[in-house]
Amino acid sequence: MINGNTSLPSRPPDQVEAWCAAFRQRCRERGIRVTPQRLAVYRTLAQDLSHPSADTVHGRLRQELPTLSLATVYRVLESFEREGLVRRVSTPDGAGRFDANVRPHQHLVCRVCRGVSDFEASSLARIGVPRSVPTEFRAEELDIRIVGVCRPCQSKENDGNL
Amino acid sequence: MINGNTSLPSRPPDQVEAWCAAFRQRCRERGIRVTPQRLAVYRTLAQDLSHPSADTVHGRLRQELPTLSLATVYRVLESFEREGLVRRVSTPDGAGRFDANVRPHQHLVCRVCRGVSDFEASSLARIGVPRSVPTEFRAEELDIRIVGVCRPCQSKENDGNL
DNA sequence: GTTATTGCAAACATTTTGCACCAGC
DNA sequence: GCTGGTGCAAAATGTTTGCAATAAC
Repeated sequence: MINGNTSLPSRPPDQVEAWCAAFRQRCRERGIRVTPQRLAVYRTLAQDLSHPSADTVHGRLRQELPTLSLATVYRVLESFEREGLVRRVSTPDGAGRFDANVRPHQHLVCRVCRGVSDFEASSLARIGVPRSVPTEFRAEELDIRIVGVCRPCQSKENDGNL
Repeated sequence: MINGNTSLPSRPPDQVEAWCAAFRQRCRERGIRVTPQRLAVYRTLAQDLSHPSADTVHGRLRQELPTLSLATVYRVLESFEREGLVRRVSTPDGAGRFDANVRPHQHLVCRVCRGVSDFEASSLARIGVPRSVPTEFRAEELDIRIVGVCRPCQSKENDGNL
Protein backbone atom coordinates (compact mmCIF):
# COMPACT_ATOMS: atom_id res chain seq x y z
CA MET A 1 0.00 0.00 0.00
CA ILE A 2 1.30 3.46 -0.85
CA ASN A 3 -0.95 6.19 0.43
CA GLY A 4 -1.88 6.60 4.05
CA ASN A 5 -4.61 9.00 5.04
CA THR A 6 -2.97 12.10 3.69
CA SER A 7 -5.42 14.43 2.00
CA LEU A 8 -5.66 13.46 -1.63
CA PRO A 9 -7.07 15.20 -4.66
CA SER A 10 -10.77 14.52 -4.65
CA ARG A 11 -13.80 15.11 -6.81
CA PRO A 12 -16.23 17.91 -5.78
CA PRO A 13 -18.78 16.56 -3.25
CA ASP A 14 -21.81 17.59 -5.29
CA GLN A 15 -20.54 15.68 -8.28
CA VAL A 16 -19.82 12.67 -6.08
CA GLU A 17 -23.40 12.72 -4.81
CA ALA A 18 -24.76 13.00 -8.33
CA TRP A 19 -22.70 10.00 -9.38
CA CYS A 20 -23.82 7.99 -6.37
CA ALA A 21 -27.45 8.75 -7.17
CA ALA A 22 -26.91 7.60 -10.75
CA PHE A 23 -25.16 4.53 -9.39
CA ARG A 24 -28.16 3.58 -7.21
CA GLN A 25 -30.52 4.02 -10.11
CA ARG A 26 -28.34 2.00 -12.45
CA CYS A 27 -28.16 -0.81 -9.88
CA ARG A 28 -31.93 -0.84 -9.43
CA GLU A 29 -32.42 -0.94 -13.19
CA ARG A 30 -30.12 -3.92 -13.48
CA GLY A 31 -31.49 -5.75 -10.48
CA ILE A 32 -28.25 -5.44 -8.54
CA ARG A 33 -28.78 -5.04 -4.82
CA VAL A 34 -27.61 -1.79 -3.30
CA THR A 35 -25.74 -2.82 -0.17
CA PRO A 36 -23.85 -0.52 2.21
CA GLN A 37 -20.63 -2.20 1.06
CA ARG A 38 -21.30 -1.50 -2.60
CA LEU A 39 -22.28 2.08 -1.98
CA ALA A 40 -19.23 2.71 0.18
CA VAL A 41 -16.86 1.21 -2.38
CA TYR A 42 -18.47 3.17 -5.19
CA ARG A 43 -18.40 6.42 -3.23
CA THR A 44 -14.73 5.94 -2.35
CA LEU A 45 -13.94 5.51 -6.00
CA ALA A 46 -16.08 8.48 -7.01
CA GLN A 47 -14.40 10.75 -4.46
CA ASP A 48 -10.86 9.70 -5.16
CA LEU A 49 -9.01 11.00 -8.22
CA SER A 50 -5.96 8.82 -7.59
CA HIS A 51 -7.40 5.61 -9.08
CA PRO A 52 -7.02 3.45 -5.99
CA SER A 53 -6.41 -0.29 -5.98
CA ALA A 54 -8.75 -2.74 -4.27
CA ASP A 55 -6.46 -2.80 -1.27
CA THR A 56 -6.39 1.00 -1.02
CA VAL A 57 -10.19 1.19 -1.18
CA HIS A 58 -10.37 -1.41 1.57
CA GLY A 59 -7.95 0.60 3.70
CA ARG A 60 -9.91 3.84 3.22
CA LEU A 61 -13.07 2.16 4.48
CA ARG A 62 -11.53 0.58 7.57
CA GLN A 63 -13.10 3.11 9.91
CA GLU A 64 -16.44 3.38 8.17
CA LEU A 65 -16.98 -0.35 7.73
CA PRO A 66 -14.56 -2.25 9.99
CA THR A 67 -15.88 -5.67 8.97
CA LEU A 68 -15.67 -5.04 5.22
CA SER A 69 -13.58 -7.80 3.76
CA LEU A 70 -11.03 -7.38 1.01
CA ALA A 71 -12.66 -10.28 -0.86
CA THR A 72 -15.89 -8.29 -0.99
CA VAL A 73 -14.06 -5.28 -2.37
CA TYR A 74 -12.66 -7.45 -5.15
CA ARG A 75 -16.03 -9.01 -5.89
CA VAL A 76 -17.81 -5.69 -5.88
CA LEU A 77 -15.25 -4.01 -8.10
CA GLU A 78 -15.42 -6.87 -10.55
CA SER A 79 -19.19 -6.64 -10.78
CA PHE A 80 -19.01 -2.85 -11.20
CA GLU A 81 -16.59 -3.31 -14.05
CA ARG A 82 -18.81 -5.91 -15.67
CA GLU A 83 -21.76 -3.52 -15.47
CA GLY A 84 -19.76 -0.63 -16.86
CA LEU A 85 -20.03 1.35 -13.62
CA VAL A 86 -16.27 1.66 -13.20
CA ARG A 87 -13.26 1.12 -15.43
CA ARG A 88 -10.16 -0.88 -14.69
CA VAL A 89 -6.98 1.03 -15.43
CA SER A 90 -3.97 -1.09 -16.28
CA THR A 91 -0.61 0.08 -15.01
CA PRO A 92 2.80 -1.31 -15.88
CA ASP A 93 2.89 -3.21 -12.59
CA GLY A 94 0.71 -5.80 -10.96
CA ALA A 95 -2.08 -4.21 -8.95
CA GLY A 96 -5.28 -3.31 -10.76
CA ARG A 97 -6.47 0.26 -10.35
CA PHE A 98 -10.01 1.53 -10.68
CA ASP A 99 -11.69 4.65 -12.00
CA ALA A 100 -15.27 5.77 -11.41
CA ASN A 101 -15.01 8.05 -14.43
CA VAL A 102 -16.30 5.88 -17.25
CA ARG A 103 -16.43 8.64 -19.86
CA PRO A 104 -13.70 8.29 -22.50
CA HIS A 105 -10.49 9.82 -21.27
CA GLN A 106 -6.82 9.01 -21.00
CA HIS A 107 -4.35 8.50 -18.18
CA LEU A 108 -0.92 9.74 -17.31
CA VAL A 109 0.95 6.92 -15.59
CA CYS A 110 4.17 7.49 -13.67
CA ARG A 111 6.45 4.51 -14.17
CA VAL A 112 8.32 5.30 -10.95
CA CYS A 113 5.65 5.80 -8.26
CA ARG A 114 2.90 4.15 -10.32
CA GLY A 115 0.64 7.13 -9.82
CA VAL A 116 -2.25 7.49 -12.24
CA SER A 117 -3.95 10.75 -13.14
CA ASP A 118 -6.73 11.59 -15.52
CA PHE A 119 -5.92 13.41 -18.69
CA GLU A 120 -8.16 14.53 -21.48
CA ALA A 121 -6.85 15.62 -24.85
CA SER A 122 -9.11 16.55 -27.71
CA SER A 123 -6.47 15.29 -30.13
CA LEU A 124 -6.66 11.83 -28.59
CA ALA A 125 -10.42 11.84 -28.05
CA ARG A 126 -10.95 12.15 -31.79
CA ILE A 127 -9.07 8.95 -32.54
CA GLY A 128 -11.29 6.08 -33.42
CA VAL A 129 -10.48 2.43 -33.95
CA PRO A 130 -8.45 2.34 -37.18
CA ARG A 131 -10.14 0.83 -40.22
CA SER A 132 -7.09 -1.35 -40.73
CA VAL A 133 -7.99 -3.49 -37.70
CA PRO A 134 -8.85 -6.92 -39.11
CA THR A 135 -12.61 -7.33 -39.32
CA GLU A 136 -12.48 -10.66 -37.52
CA PHE A 137 -11.31 -8.86 -34.38
CA ARG A 138 -14.30 -7.18 -32.73
CA ALA A 139 -12.69 -3.99 -31.43
CA GLU A 140 -14.49 -2.47 -28.48
CA GLU A 141 -12.20 0.02 -26.87
CA LEU A 142 -9.17 2.12 -27.66
CA ASP A 143 -7.02 2.30 -24.57
CA ILE A 144 -4.45 5.07 -24.52
CA ARG A 145 -1.95 5.66 -21.73
CA ILE A 146 0.84 8.19 -21.56
CA VAL A 147 3.68 6.66 -19.58
CA GLY A 148 6.42 8.82 -18.11
CA VAL A 149 7.70 10.30 -14.88
CA CYS A 150 5.70 12.69 -12.70
CA ARG A 151 7.20 15.85 -11.23
CA PRO A 152 7.78 14.57 -7.68
CA CYS A 153 9.57 11.49 -9.01
CA GLN A 154 11.74 13.61 -11.29
CA SER A 155 12.97 15.49 -8.21
CA LYS A 156 13.71 12.24 -6.42
CA GLU A 157 15.69 10.98 -9.42
CA ASN A 158 17.88 14.08 -9.25
CA ASP A 159 18.43 13.59 -5.53
CA GLY A 160 19.75 10.12 -6.22
CA ASN A 161 22.20 11.34 -8.85
CA LEU A 162 24.00 13.88 -6.68
CA MET B 1 -0.55 -21.41 -18.40
CA ILE B 2 -2.60 -21.43 -21.58
CA ASN B 3 -0.63 -22.76 -24.51
CA GLY B 4 1.01 -26.14 -24.55
CA ASN B 5 3.34 -27.06 -27.37
CA THR B 6 0.91 -26.51 -30.20
CA SER B 7 2.53 -24.80 -33.16
CA LEU B 8 2.19 -21.08 -32.70
CA PRO B 9 2.63 -18.15 -35.06
CA SER B 10 6.33 -17.42 -35.08
CA ARG B 11 8.74 -14.94 -36.56
CA PRO B 12 10.81 -16.00 -39.59
CA PRO B 13 13.99 -17.83 -38.48
CA ASP B 14 16.36 -15.51 -40.34
CA GLN B 15 14.86 -12.50 -38.63
CA VAL B 16 15.11 -14.23 -35.26
CA GLU B 17 18.81 -14.90 -35.85
CA ALA B 18 19.40 -11.29 -36.86
CA TRP B 19 17.70 -10.11 -33.69
CA CYS B 20 19.71 -12.52 -31.56
CA ALA B 21 22.94 -11.26 -33.11
CA ALA B 22 21.90 -7.68 -32.37
CA PHE B 23 21.00 -8.78 -28.85
CA ARG B 24 24.47 -10.26 -28.22
CA GLN B 25 26.13 -7.12 -29.51
CA ARG B 26 23.93 -4.87 -27.42
CA CYS B 27 24.73 -6.94 -24.33
CA ARG B 28 28.46 -6.73 -24.97
CA GLU B 29 28.23 -2.98 -25.47
CA ARG B 30 26.48 -2.59 -22.16
CA GLY B 31 28.69 -4.99 -20.27
CA ILE B 32 25.87 -7.46 -19.68
CA ARG B 33 27.03 -11.06 -19.69
CA VAL B 34 25.63 -13.26 -22.41
CA THR B 35 24.60 -16.44 -20.61
CA PRO B 36 22.85 -19.44 -22.17
CA GLN B 37 19.81 -18.58 -20.06
CA ARG B 38 19.63 -15.00 -21.36
CA LEU B 39 20.09 -16.05 -24.94
CA ALA B 40 17.46 -18.77 -24.66
CA VAL B 41 14.92 -16.42 -23.08
CA TYR B 42 15.59 -13.74 -25.66
CA ARG B 43 15.36 -16.22 -28.55
CA THR B 44 12.08 -17.59 -27.23
CA LEU B 45 10.67 -14.10 -27.16
CA ALA B 46 12.04 -13.27 -30.60
CA GLN B 47 10.52 -16.41 -32.13
CA ASP B 48 7.16 -16.13 -30.50
CA LEU B 49 4.55 -13.68 -31.81
CA SER B 50 2.10 -14.45 -29.01
CA HIS B 51 3.75 -12.21 -26.39
CA PRO B 52 4.35 -14.91 -23.79
CA SER B 53 4.40 -14.39 -20.05
CA ALA B 54 7.43 -15.26 -17.90
CA ASP B 55 5.79 -18.53 -16.99
CA THR B 56 5.12 -19.43 -20.62
CA VAL B 57 8.73 -18.68 -21.58
CA HIS B 58 9.87 -20.89 -18.72
CA GLY B 59 7.61 -23.69 -19.91
CA ARG B 60 8.84 -23.46 -23.51
CA LEU B 61 12.43 -23.87 -22.34
CA ARG B 62 11.82 -26.85 -20.07
CA GLN B 63 13.36 -29.31 -22.53
CA GLU B 64 16.20 -27.12 -23.71
CA LEU B 65 17.27 -25.96 -20.24
CA PRO B 66 15.70 -28.25 -17.63
CA THR B 67 17.35 -26.48 -14.70
CA LEU B 68 16.32 -22.97 -15.78
CA SER B 69 14.51 -21.43 -12.89
CA LEU B 70 11.44 -19.24 -13.15
CA ALA B 71 13.14 -16.68 -10.92
CA THR B 72 15.89 -16.35 -13.50
CA VAL B 73 13.33 -15.81 -16.25
CA TYR B 74 11.81 -12.99 -14.24
CA ARG B 75 15.20 -11.45 -13.48
CA VAL B 76 16.35 -11.71 -17.05
CA LEU B 77 13.15 -10.25 -18.46
CA GLU B 78 13.32 -7.37 -16.05
CA SER B 79 16.88 -6.55 -17.05
CA PHE B 80 15.97 -6.80 -20.74
CA GLU B 81 13.16 -4.36 -20.21
CA ARG B 82 15.43 -1.97 -18.34
CA GLU B 83 17.92 -2.08 -21.19
CA GLY B 84 15.23 -1.56 -23.81
CA LEU B 85 15.78 -5.01 -25.34
CA VAL B 86 12.18 -6.07 -24.85
CA ARG B 87 8.92 -4.32 -24.03
CA ARG B 88 6.41 -5.22 -21.37
CA VAL B 89 2.87 -5.34 -22.70
CA SER B 90 0.18 -4.66 -20.16
CA THR B 91 -3.01 -6.65 -20.46
CA PRO B 92 -6.25 -6.12 -18.55
CA ASP B 93 -5.37 -9.02 -16.24
CA GLY B 94 -2.49 -9.78 -13.94
CA ALA B 95 0.32 -11.55 -15.75
CA GLY B 96 2.91 -9.40 -17.52
CA ARG B 97 3.51 -10.24 -21.17
CA PHE B 98 6.66 -9.54 -23.14
CA ASP B 99 7.48 -8.50 -26.68
CA ALA B 100 10.86 -8.68 -28.39
CA ASN B 101 9.63 -6.17 -30.97
CA VAL B 102 10.69 -2.85 -29.49
CA ARG B 103 9.80 -0.77 -32.52
CA PRO B 104 6.72 1.41 -32.01
CA HIS B 105 3.58 -0.58 -32.69
CA GLN B 106 0.24 -1.33 -31.13
CA HIS B 107 -1.49 -4.40 -29.78
CA LEU B 108 -4.84 -6.06 -30.18
CA VAL B 109 -5.81 -7.57 -26.86
CA CYS B 110 -8.63 -10.08 -26.52
CA ARG B 111 -10.42 -9.51 -23.23
CA VAL B 112 -11.70 -13.10 -23.20
CA CYS B 113 -8.67 -15.33 -23.88
CA ARG B 114 -6.16 -12.57 -23.10
CA GLY B 115 -4.40 -13.15 -26.35
CA VAL B 116 -2.17 -10.35 -27.60
CA SER B 117 -1.25 -9.74 -31.22
CA ASP B 118 0.81 -7.10 -32.91
CA PHE B 119 -0.92 -4.45 -34.92
CA GLU B 120 0.49 -1.57 -36.84
CA ALA B 121 -1.63 1.32 -38.07
CA SER B 122 -0.18 4.33 -39.80
CA SER B 123 -2.99 6.44 -38.37
CA LEU B 124 -1.90 5.56 -34.84
CA ALA B 125 1.84 5.66 -35.54
CA ARG B 126 1.54 9.34 -36.42
CA ILE B 127 0.12 10.28 -33.05
CA GLY B 128 2.57 11.99 -30.79
CA VAL B 129 2.31 12.97 -27.16
CA PRO B 130 -0.28 15.78 -27.10
CA ARG B 131 0.99 19.27 -26.37
CA SER B 132 -1.65 19.60 -23.70
CA VAL B 133 0.18 17.17 -21.40
CA PRO B 134 1.32 19.24 -18.41
CA THR B 135 4.99 20.16 -18.79
CA GLU B 136 5.78 18.92 -15.29
CA PHE B 137 4.98 15.38 -16.42
CA ARG B 138 7.91 14.02 -18.43
CA ALA B 139 6.07 11.93 -21.03
CA GLU B 140 8.14 9.13 -22.49
CA GLU B 141 5.81 6.78 -24.25
CA LEU B 142 2.36 6.68 -25.78
CA ASP B 143 0.90 3.29 -25.13
CA ILE B 144 -2.06 2.32 -27.29
CA ARG B 145 -4.03 -0.91 -27.01
CA ILE B 146 -7.11 -1.98 -28.86
CA VAL B 147 -9.19 -4.14 -26.57
CA GLY B 148 -11.92 -6.37 -27.94
CA VAL B 149 -12.76 -9.98 -28.70
CA CYS B 150 -10.81 -12.16 -31.14
CA ARG B 151 -12.49 -14.35 -33.72
CA PRO B 152 -12.15 -17.70 -31.90
CA CYS B 153 -13.59 -16.20 -28.71
CA GLN B 154 -16.51 -14.69 -30.64
CA SER B 155 -17.43 -18.20 -31.83
CA LYS B 156 -17.21 -19.52 -28.27
CA GLU B 157 -19.52 -16.73 -27.06
CA ASN B 158 -22.14 -17.76 -29.60
CA ASP B 159 -21.87 -21.40 -28.55
CA GLY B 160 -22.67 -20.35 -25.00
CA ASN B 161 -25.76 -18.42 -26.03
CA LEU B 162 -27.48 -21.24 -27.85
C1' DG C 1 40.39 -14.18 -10.38
C1' DT C 2 36.48 -11.08 -10.00
C1' DT C 3 32.09 -10.22 -10.30
C1' DA C 4 27.71 -10.77 -12.16
C1' DT C 5 24.45 -14.41 -12.67
C1' DT C 6 22.03 -18.56 -11.47
C1' DG C 7 19.08 -22.08 -8.89
C1' DC C 8 16.63 -23.05 -5.09
C1' DA C 9 13.41 -22.18 -1.57
C1' DA C 10 10.98 -19.15 0.86
C1' DA C 11 8.66 -14.81 1.18
C1' DC C 12 5.61 -11.62 -0.63
C1' DA C 13 1.73 -9.45 -3.16
C1' DT C 14 -2.49 -9.80 -5.45
C1' DT C 15 -6.66 -12.04 -6.57
C1' DT C 16 -9.99 -15.89 -6.34
C1' DT C 17 -12.86 -19.37 -4.15
C1' DG C 18 -15.69 -22.52 -0.86
C1' DC C 19 -18.89 -22.19 2.41
C1' DA C 20 -21.84 -20.84 6.18
C1' DC C 21 -24.31 -16.89 7.58
C1' DC C 22 -26.80 -12.67 6.58
C1' DA C 23 -29.58 -9.05 4.42
C1' DG C 24 -31.86 -6.57 0.37
C1' DC C 25 -35.84 -6.78 -2.20
C1' DG D 1 -38.85 -16.03 2.19
C1' DC D 2 -36.00 -16.31 -1.65
C1' DT D 3 -31.89 -15.16 -3.59
C1' DG D 4 -27.95 -12.95 -4.00
C1' DG D 5 -24.27 -10.75 -1.10
C1' DT D 6 -20.90 -10.88 2.63
C1' DG D 7 -17.08 -12.37 5.82
C1' DC D 8 -13.70 -15.44 6.81
C1' DA D 9 -10.05 -18.40 5.85
C1' DA D 10 -7.63 -20.90 2.65
C1' DA D 11 -5.93 -21.51 -1.88
C1' DA D 12 -4.35 -20.02 -6.25
C1' DT D 13 -1.63 -17.06 -8.99
C1' DG D 14 2.13 -14.03 -10.10
C1' DT D 15 6.51 -11.97 -8.69
C1' DT D 16 10.52 -10.90 -5.74
C1' DT D 17 14.42 -11.89 -2.71
C1' DG D 18 18.39 -13.98 0.26
C1' DC D 19 22.06 -16.75 -0.26
C1' DA D 20 25.42 -20.14 -1.58
C1' DA D 21 27.23 -22.19 -5.73
C1' DT D 22 28.56 -21.23 -10.47
C1' DA D 23 30.15 -19.43 -14.79
C1' DA D 24 31.20 -15.28 -17.94
C1' DC D 25 34.60 -12.15 -18.80
